Amino acid sequence: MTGTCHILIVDDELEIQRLTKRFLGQYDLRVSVAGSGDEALKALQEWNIDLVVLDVMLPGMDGFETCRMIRRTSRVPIIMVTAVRDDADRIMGLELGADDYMTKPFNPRELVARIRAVLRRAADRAQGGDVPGTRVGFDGWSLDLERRELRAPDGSLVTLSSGEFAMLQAFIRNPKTPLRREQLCDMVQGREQGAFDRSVDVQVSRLRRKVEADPNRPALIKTIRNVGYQFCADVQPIAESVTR
Amino acid sequence: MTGTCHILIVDDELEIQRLTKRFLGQYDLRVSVAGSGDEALKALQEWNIDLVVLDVMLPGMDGFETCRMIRRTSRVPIIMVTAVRDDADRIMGLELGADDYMTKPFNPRELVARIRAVLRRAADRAQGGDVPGTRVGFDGWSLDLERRELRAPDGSLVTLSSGEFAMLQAFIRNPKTPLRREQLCDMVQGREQGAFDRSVDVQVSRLRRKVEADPNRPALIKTIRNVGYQFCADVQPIAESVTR
DNA sequence: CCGGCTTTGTAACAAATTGCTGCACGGCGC
DNA sequence: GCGCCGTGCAGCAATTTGTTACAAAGCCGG
Repeated sequence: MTGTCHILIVDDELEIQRLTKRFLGQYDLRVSVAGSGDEALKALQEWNIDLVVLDVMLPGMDGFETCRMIRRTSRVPIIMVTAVRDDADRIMGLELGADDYMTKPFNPRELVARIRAVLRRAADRAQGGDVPGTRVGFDGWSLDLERRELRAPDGSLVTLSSGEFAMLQAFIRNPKTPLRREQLCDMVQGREQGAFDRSVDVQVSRLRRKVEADPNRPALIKTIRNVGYQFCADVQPIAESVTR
Repeated sequence: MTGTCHILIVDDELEIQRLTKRFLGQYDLRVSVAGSGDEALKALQEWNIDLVVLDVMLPGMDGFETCRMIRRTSRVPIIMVTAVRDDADRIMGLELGADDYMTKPFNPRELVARIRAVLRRAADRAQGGDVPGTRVGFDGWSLDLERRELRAPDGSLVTLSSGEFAMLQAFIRNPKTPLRREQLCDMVQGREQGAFDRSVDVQVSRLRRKVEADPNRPALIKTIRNVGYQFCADVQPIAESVTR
């Protein structure tokens, strides 16, 4: 994984939320919180979460149910937290899909250690999981997500900086969808957008310069006023060429 | 992963050996014991171990060192055990390659749960070959891991220094994955990366000079800003020539 | 032990990337 | 038209990375 990871804490106790947020922040981890299962699911859609710390005891949908729901759409690593020691066996025994668990009360440093461990393991196997096809096409262009290479319709190679590639990747993962600036900032740089932060606009501008036929009249990356940007092309997966 | 798995307990306390053996036996797990790091390495060569439970406190070579030694030759899952709570951070923080850890005293049932969890995860990713063939190819190049010889697409021999070889090996073991500088530093030199340590960058530069067609426009080893580097080629094992 | 060779870490400088700021432009409500 | 707000983007500065030079450390044959 990259530098700072984005952790989602799901717990309805405000005190826990506050403490965890503060503590994890010290360890170069970015933290968002959700107070219920529903909020958690929403946050997962919205943000680019690297790991979920999920309390079992929750109002409404409980932790087990939430875990199951998350697993329907995502493989994000999950650490479950329970106050009841006997839940431990259940968590690991039942095939909930959790990656680890802890019992309350826990040492915050241990939480950090486990988060790191689970993230590392997730990174290890993060080979096939992310995108089924490794290459995609849009409007004549083709992008190889593994080789990080972009080819223009005429077949020429267009070099992208890391930031430009990340931004294009964000768009390609969410085509035909308006993406808010905060979301783009999160997906591209994994950080929160500051108060007068215009860096997303600038990056979009730089990307447009490379992929738009006429950067003054954007056809691929449209601006949505008061919202953000939207990638307008169809994105199709491309079958691997038969190089083997 | 069904059937009985073979667990190796590494601990010098006879009492622990006895208890663990008895308890795990009840759960359809086969148990062997080793009293020291040396014995553990020997047992791993001799038997087909599915998982190692490794105590940190050992006579002679301690658990950390033992873990590193094991990882030189094997990816067998390892759960570390420590009596000192503060070791926890070290175990997971330092990239030792352990898969999980527990603090003494622990509930035997929890040990079973963790063993199962780790085995399940190991099974998940058991697609990449356990035994890496001794020769691999990428993008026309071929690398003989035993002889430590690299051949260019035209068949000519390219000499690599040991550092360059180690770095290439690290990349080949993790293709198409962004590797952080700290990880590379650990894998190549087995040490932590200091504050203003640029040695990884320099080594990458030197390696590029030898394997990239155009070192100014890297196609194999791409830079990922604020993260590290990524090896972008397909890596295939090469069948041994039929001398056997 | 010496002298020449290679390897490797560190420092220094060059190049690339990126965030930020200021200003221009264009749409919108009035 | 006028002011206001949001966006585009050039220019600059800060950060990150690439490369080279050099020195220390290791290696080897004598």
